[in-house]
This record gives sequence, C-alpha cells and structure tokens, in this order.
Amino acid sequence: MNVEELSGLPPGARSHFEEQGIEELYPPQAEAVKAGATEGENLVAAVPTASGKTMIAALSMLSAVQRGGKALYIVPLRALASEKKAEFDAYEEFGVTTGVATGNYESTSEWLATKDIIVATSEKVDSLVRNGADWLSDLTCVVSDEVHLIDDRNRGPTLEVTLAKLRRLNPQLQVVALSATVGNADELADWLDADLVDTDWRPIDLQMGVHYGNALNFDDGETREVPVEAGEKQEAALVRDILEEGGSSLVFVNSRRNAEAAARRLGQVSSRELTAGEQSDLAELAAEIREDSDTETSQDLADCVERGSAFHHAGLSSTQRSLVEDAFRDRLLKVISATPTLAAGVNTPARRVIVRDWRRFDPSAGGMAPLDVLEIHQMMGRAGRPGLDPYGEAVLLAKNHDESQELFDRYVWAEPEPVRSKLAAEPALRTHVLATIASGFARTRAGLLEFLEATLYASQSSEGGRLERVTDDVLSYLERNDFIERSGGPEDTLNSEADAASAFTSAADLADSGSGGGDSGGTTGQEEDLEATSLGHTVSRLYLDPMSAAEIVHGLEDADERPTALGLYQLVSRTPDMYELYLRSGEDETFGELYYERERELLGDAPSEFEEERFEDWLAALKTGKLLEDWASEDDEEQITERYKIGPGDLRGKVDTAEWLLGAAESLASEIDTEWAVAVREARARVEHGVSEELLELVSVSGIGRKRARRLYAAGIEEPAALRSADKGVILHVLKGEKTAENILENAGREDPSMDSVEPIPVEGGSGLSGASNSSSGELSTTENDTNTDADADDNQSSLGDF
DNA sequence: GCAGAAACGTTCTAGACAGCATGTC
DNA sequence: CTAGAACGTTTCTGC
Repeated sequence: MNVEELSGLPPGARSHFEEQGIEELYPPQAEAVKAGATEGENLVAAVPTASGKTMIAALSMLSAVQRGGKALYIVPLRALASEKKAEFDAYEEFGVTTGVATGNYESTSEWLATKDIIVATSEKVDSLVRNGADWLSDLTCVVSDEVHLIDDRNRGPTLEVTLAKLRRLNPQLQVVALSATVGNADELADWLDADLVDTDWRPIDLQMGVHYGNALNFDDGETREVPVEAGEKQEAALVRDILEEGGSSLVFVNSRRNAEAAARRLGQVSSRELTAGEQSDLAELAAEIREDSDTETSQDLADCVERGSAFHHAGLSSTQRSLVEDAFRDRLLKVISATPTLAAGVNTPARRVIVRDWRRFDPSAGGMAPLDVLEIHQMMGRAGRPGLDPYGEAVLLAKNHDESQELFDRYVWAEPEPVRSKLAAEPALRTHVLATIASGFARTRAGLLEFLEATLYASQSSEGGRLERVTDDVLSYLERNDFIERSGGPEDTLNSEADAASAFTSAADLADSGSGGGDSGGTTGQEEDLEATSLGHTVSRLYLDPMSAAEIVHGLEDADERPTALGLYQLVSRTPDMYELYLRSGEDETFGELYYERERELLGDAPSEFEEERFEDWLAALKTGKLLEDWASEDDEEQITERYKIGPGDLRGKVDTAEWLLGAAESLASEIDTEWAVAVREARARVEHGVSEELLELVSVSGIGRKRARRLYAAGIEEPAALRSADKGVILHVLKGEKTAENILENAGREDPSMDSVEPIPVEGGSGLSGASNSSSGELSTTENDTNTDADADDNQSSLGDF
C-alpha cells in the first residue's frame, strides 16, 4: 500500500510523509490501515521495535484530528515523551499541533486543550484524570505505546486502570495499543475490543545468534568466525570484529559496575579506530560530561568517552545520558555498555547488540535469575539502524556448548512470555481504588468491582474471588486511615447520587447504574456508599500512595515540637514512594549510631530493634534522610556521591523525589491542620535548592543556585535586597562572568544592572567586605547606600560569627 | 623472616513515574 | 538453587 492511497489524513500530511521518503507503507502499517486504524477502529499492534509502530500511531492520530478530534499519546518514560513530541512537531507544517504533559514539564491545561496531539506519561494521564482535566472528554483517539508494560509490577496497573478510565469516560474512544511482540497479543486485543496486527516483520533483517569459542552461530544456521585473542573477553572480540566493518555495538550487562568496567576495557578496542576529527569531537564531549557534574562517575565516563566508548545506566544524570545517546546515534561513540535502562529508553540502534549477561540479581529469587524472554528480545531489537545497516545482529554469549544450546532454546527460539496484569497486588489497588472512588468513577463497592471488571486483570483472571478479597482489604485499610467513609445501605445511594460533586458525572452515572444491576455476591452482601474524605481527595490528587500519605500524616501528628529537617527527610524517605537506598554491610552500625544520636529528631515510633527487617528499613530511610540533609547542608555533589556510593543521577533522583513528597506533605499538613506546615515548607525549599536555611532567600532569585548563593553570602550579600544595593564590583567578583552578574541583578530587580566598566573587587577572606567601603567603582555603588550600609554591617557580624 | 604473589573470602548487585509553579523543549 | 567483578585478607612461595 502506498502513502498516496491513504485517505482521511489532514491535507498536506501525505506530501509530508513523501518528503520524508516514505512512499510505501510497511506491511504491518498497511495491515493496520486495513484494520481501520485511520477510521477510528480499535487496534492492537504487536510488532517488533523499529518496524514503524510510530507511523501506525501517527496515521491513527492524524486521521482522528482530521475528523475534528483530539489525540493522546501515552508513553512510559519522560524521555520518550520529548522524543515523540519532537517527532510530532513536524506536523505543525500542515497545522497539527502537539503538546507535552509530564511531571517535569507541563504546558498549562488550557493550552493543552488547544493542541491536537498530546504526549504524556501514563502516570500523568492518570493524574489528569484524577484532577478532572476537562479536555480529556474531547479525546477521540488514544495511543498507548509499549503497552506490554502492563505486565510491570510497579507501573503496569497505572496504565491498565488509566486505559480503562479513559474508555469509560468516552466509550467512542479509539484505542490504539502498540506493543512489543508478546505471547498473548490476542488477549490484549480482546480486552480492548480491538483488531490485532501481530507480526515479526522487520524492515531490517535481524539475525540472532550465540557466540561461543571462536564462532558466532546464527539462528539461520550461518556461522561467522570471530576469534577471541589471548587475554581478550568475548565481548571485546565481537566489538572489534564489527568495528573493523565500521559498525557500532551495544553491550548489555547486568549491573552498573559491570557496565563501567566493560566500558573501560572496550575503550581499548574502540580507541584504535578513531580519526583525528573524532578524537577532538570526543574530547569536547568528555568536557561537556565533566562540566555537567563533578563526580567520580562523571570522570570515569569522560575518560571512557575520550576513547570512543561509554557506559550507560541510571546513575548518570539525565544530561549525561542524552549526551551519550546522541553521540552514539551520531556514530561518534563506537560502543556503549549498558544496563537494561537503554533497552527501554529512547531509540539507540546499533549494528550489533551483544547481550553479555542474561541473568540478573533478583532478591525475590534469592540470587541470580534469568531475564524474561521479552526483556532479552527488547535488547536484541536494538540491533540494526534503519538506513545505515544492511542488517542487525543480536548476539548472546556462551562459555560452553551446553550454555550455547540453552541460550538458543531459552531466548533465540523462544516465544516471549504473555503479558499478565498485576493489578490485584495490594499496593497497586490501594492507590487506584482510592482514586477511583475520589474521582467519582465508583460510589459503591459493587460499582467499584464493576469498574475493575473492565480491566485486563478481570479478563485474564480465572480465580474469581481474588480481586474482590484484595479490594475489601484495601477498602478497610482506606477506611481505617480516614481516606474514605462508608455509610448506610442501598437506600442512601439515591441521596448521595444527588449531591455528589464530580467532574465526571457521566462516569459516575455509569458506575452507579452498573452497581444497581450487578450482584455483589461478596461477603457483605449489602450495598454501602463509598465516599472519599477530604483527606482522601487530597491524597488522590497529590498522586501519593495512600500508605505514604498515612505515614506522613502520622509522622506529623506525632511531632510535639517543630520537626527538624532530618526528621522530615527521614519521614518521607520511609514512605513507599521513595525508592529505597540500600544499606551496605557495616552501614547498619554507622547508621545505628546516627540513630541513637539523633533519635529525638525522628518522627513517629521506631520499630523495635528485634524486628530486624523493619528496623533495617528504618535505618535505610535514615540513610536516605541523612543524604538529603547533607545535600541541604551544601555538601558537594562529589562528596555525597562518594559517601553514599551512588551516581549523580541517583542523587538528583532522590532530591527530586524528596522535593515532590515534601510538597505533598505540605498539602497534607494544611489538610490535617498541624502547626508544622512552615517547617515542612522550609525543609522542602532547602532540599530543592540544596542550601542551608540562611541562603533560602538568596536562592529564590533566579540565576542563583547553591554555589553562587554561598559565595554571595560569604561576601556579605545575605539577601536579595542586598543585591540591589551592594557594590557592583564585589558582585562581579563573586559571580565571575559579567553576563551572569547582569542577569542576576536584573532578576533581583536592580534598577541599573549594567556591568559596563565595572571592575571586579576581590573580597578578602570573608571578612572586611562591606560593600559600602569600596569606592573605586564610584557613583554606581553609592546610589542606595543607606540601606546598604545597614545590611552590610549585619552581614559582617553574622558571617564573622560563622567562621 | 619477609616481600610479593597467589589463593581465598567477602561484598555487592536494574529501574525513576508523580505535585506545584515557573518558564522552555 | 543459578554469577562475576572488585577489593580485602590470608596463605604460599622464593629468596
């Protein structure tokens, strides 16, 4: 099928695709069109990575927009949201606009309402539903990318519930689900009432094989000699082999440390083939990496990059990650060794993919557990760059013949696992049951169960009572913690229906009519009204796990005196929303001591030391809390990453999460009417900017971060007002660059921020630095010196006191 | 007896969504 | 139950 045969697209869309060199549709795309993708029909497309899934999505969305509708594209990662947005921006050429909504970056709601296509993470969509964004009811088409992630224990249920809610909000909604090839695409299609396109077709041939000894054996029976030199690792031989042909490679390993070690070793291979131009480009890239963060991880990465190799894992900052990804796509970097992050993230294809480790540490399995077929296939699917490589190769490594055979059986010839809903797990239901009640999708137990019936879980589950049992457990948990209230019997339903306030009247109606007909058949037998309390509404809107909210609420209620920063940091660190920081051996003692020193600061009751597991969690949270306190005490990034043995990306992640949770804690504090809201706000601001209390004011001026604030403070400039009055020479000296100094002064509201002909004035040692005492820069510095001298006199005293 | 090498033992292990307000891909 | 790298500690070896 040719592009020009397509109908129903916005005018200009076809020529746009033709300009891009797309003339003929790939077979799966043509199949999708035949199945009605451009006519609003539901569709599940289970096709390999990089075989034109995005085009299927684009055709569906564009035709929906042409019919006067609005489309939503759901992605699993923030990084993918910006990638897709950049791709869809090209449609602006023919008048189709795109907006993004993620936690980091959101266009305002009204503005989103004017966009034709919206790209968002599944959590953000869920949150938008909870907060009743009105443009959601205008949606006519929703695309769910990587829908197989429904299988994910943590985040799958969100996607599942969100899709169910969107469909309930608008029963006419077209659903296009894009999935990797999975074992049960037909089940997904059944669930979504969709047609199925299920194929292994790829635009570039993918050869899968196993390397063992000196030979690389492919699934089609072909063999290639890849000798391993003495003292050389298998993966090094494979990288060298393909590099001699000008191809790049991707090596997947199972831990960060392995990724770093492999990158270091592979640097010896990649450095051999670099041209002078590449070397200087790489040196530039290395400099950028060092500039982004001054930590050991960054140093190591930069050292590798100079030799044309890199590692990639979640310990890198997001800037570093995209630097590495871009350089690899530009063929500047020859090899990346990565943890599985890369397989799920943005598109980084390579000629050859080497899956070195196929087992990974898994505490729940009590040791090393083999990876899922689906996961391995996702990695292998990164092989073959469209338009660049004649074919892609995906290679597993075996040490002996038996292992080689096992790898063929287990991965090369194996079908991927089926996708199984994880919704019935209690943590998932805790959140979603509350949200479902709070946003009015269900008002009774039966209504709730009826809503849950529309999920994939229900369509898969043969074990009837399970969901109901867990739901009941969750309901009583929510009730115990004052997130919901149950009242009355069936006769109350009418009343509550009348005065129920909800953005989703239609959904509520549906739910209630469902509950009327549905026979609960549960243990209670009688109908009760479920309603979220004010606290419950807040928790749902804040997107908190109810258990996190309960922990925070109890912690704040238990505080008899003003909580310290450490107390609050430990509190949010022990909620399930904070990713756990591992307690290393020996650290239980270190933090045990810290615990006895600062026990009084911690909020709530510590578990007894005899409950080993819970006490350890408590200490692990203390460790995270201490990390946040260190950060908020202006310790260097380098010191912290070193002290806690983490990467810059981990630190930023922790800080980010803490910021979010403390923001939520602030809302909870006003909800439960405690007097500690101010303490929470301050702790949050300190974490946000990474500064001590005394710098909070300075740091509120945009352009001033923790470092500049500290230097200004040391020079006697303690608050924004002082920026307006202090000697420009001093400011220039402290802030270094003229441009930054001007910007900052402007942001601080100084009337004449110009730094023209201002000479920097060194400040000695942190004392003797009163701005008024400098006369060399003449009239400019003395314009407002009444307030100036005052402030500076104070500055001197307090900064002297500090030293 | 001692330095340095080899053997042995221990430790550790992937991933990253969200609020809100502000200003930007 | 199924690993493997890095580092620390002990033991071995050759002088």
